[in-house]
Amino acid sequence: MREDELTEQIQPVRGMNDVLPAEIAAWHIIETAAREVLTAYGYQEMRVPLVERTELFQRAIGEYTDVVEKEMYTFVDQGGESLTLRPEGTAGVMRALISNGMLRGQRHKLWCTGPMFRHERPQKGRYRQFHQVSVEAVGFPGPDIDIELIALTARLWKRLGIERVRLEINSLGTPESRRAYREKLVEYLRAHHDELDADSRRRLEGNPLRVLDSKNPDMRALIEAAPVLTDHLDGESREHFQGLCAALEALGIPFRVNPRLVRGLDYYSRTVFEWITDALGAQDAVCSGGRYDGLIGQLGGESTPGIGFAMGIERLVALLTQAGAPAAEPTADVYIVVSGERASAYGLQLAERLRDALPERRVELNLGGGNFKTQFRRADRSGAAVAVILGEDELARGVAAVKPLRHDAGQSESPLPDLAAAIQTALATAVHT
RNA sequence: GUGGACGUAGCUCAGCUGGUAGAGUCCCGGGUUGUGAUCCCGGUUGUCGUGGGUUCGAGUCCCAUCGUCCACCCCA
Repeated sequence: MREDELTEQIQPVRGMNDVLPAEIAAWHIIETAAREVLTAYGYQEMRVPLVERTELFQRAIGEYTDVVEKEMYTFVDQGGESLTLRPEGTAGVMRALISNGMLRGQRHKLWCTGPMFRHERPQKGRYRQFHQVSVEAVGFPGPDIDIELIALTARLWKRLGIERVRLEINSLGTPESRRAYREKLVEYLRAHHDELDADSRRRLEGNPLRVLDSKNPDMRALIEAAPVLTDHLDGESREHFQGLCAALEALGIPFRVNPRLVRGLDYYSRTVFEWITDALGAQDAVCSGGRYDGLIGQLGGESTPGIGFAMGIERLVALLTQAGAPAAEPTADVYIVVSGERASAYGLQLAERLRDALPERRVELNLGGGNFKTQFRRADRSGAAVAVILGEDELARGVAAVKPLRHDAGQSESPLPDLAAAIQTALATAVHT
């Protein structure tokens, strides 16, 4: 290392962000709303490790997906094992259900939140460390559970006041019917190989279904004439999907069937859905998921149907902030201004006594000295509605002054034993004005 | 991994065809020797991202490098 590198300012890791106090209000709103809505639907929170064996993700997500091929934070630990920082939540939760013997014909409605890691180039709404709320339901063959999950998300948006999202759904069918469709599609695309752009030719080899996703306008006619997945569903999947569509209509949840909606992870089957927005630039998926009936069996557990989705907290925060930034929460209800050595020392006791008497109020004591002007400025910045003033003069007389900061009512004095009650009164009137 | 734009005070930014670094905000002090937010006055803050080159002289031009943002790819 060069010497001047030592003095260079330390930098965060690319794509890993700090959430500052000024931004935390939006996170709290989202986390609280999600927890309450999920609880209201009977979902239980669980927590799983951030790190799992690399093999788990390879098997769950699929060897030939972008996530596994080039986006995982993988390292070898001191025991020589290959471990990976989780790039998504479902695999770890499914592993936990298997490890803890929770399957045996049982049903679970679960959710989990925390950071995920993917080594991609950061851009708007996409970070290397990002946060998801991930929701899973296992043991339910559906489609009623599919509908419940979508209704739950719709309720959450309503609760958060998020309006710029719309729902797209599709069915991928069973792995068998998808394989059959895939062959037809490849056949069609090969027949038109000359008309494909470079991107699509590459996708044709890796994941042909993604050719349908091309944004190139020159490809549109070709894509529209291609065989449609929905027309090739097996009977049961078709019925499942029709049940889903009918129920969404009955619930009044608007949706669009997007036959080209193909999820990036291999484990999906039948229902897939995505809430997308036009408000966040290129990263438009706010919440997405689908059914993964084969996954648990594939991981070595007792074959159990499953469905789940993940929502990106950073993207929801961005939507919420765009709709009108939630203000930073004030830090205090009461700010105690002290002057003089004796009053400053006594202030510590007074603050503790007030915290005993008013446990639901935030009581902030001026620390680090400062003249009255400075202290009142701090009181104002703290957001406190009331200042308590304790100077040598008040202390000598056994009183403290109570001054409302948010309206023009004059300040009054209160004997120290009655101070808590006087503060409550002042705070109560502050609310009314 | 590929492409484009941008890095000047803690923060937001100005700085013309190269000629000695600016504003607002924040913070501190004063006006108000014990009363905030408003107003007035004063003050501090810079390796101009980093390294090299051209030049009498570079924040400005050139090259490299690091970083950020946006987009592609992919996805939450």
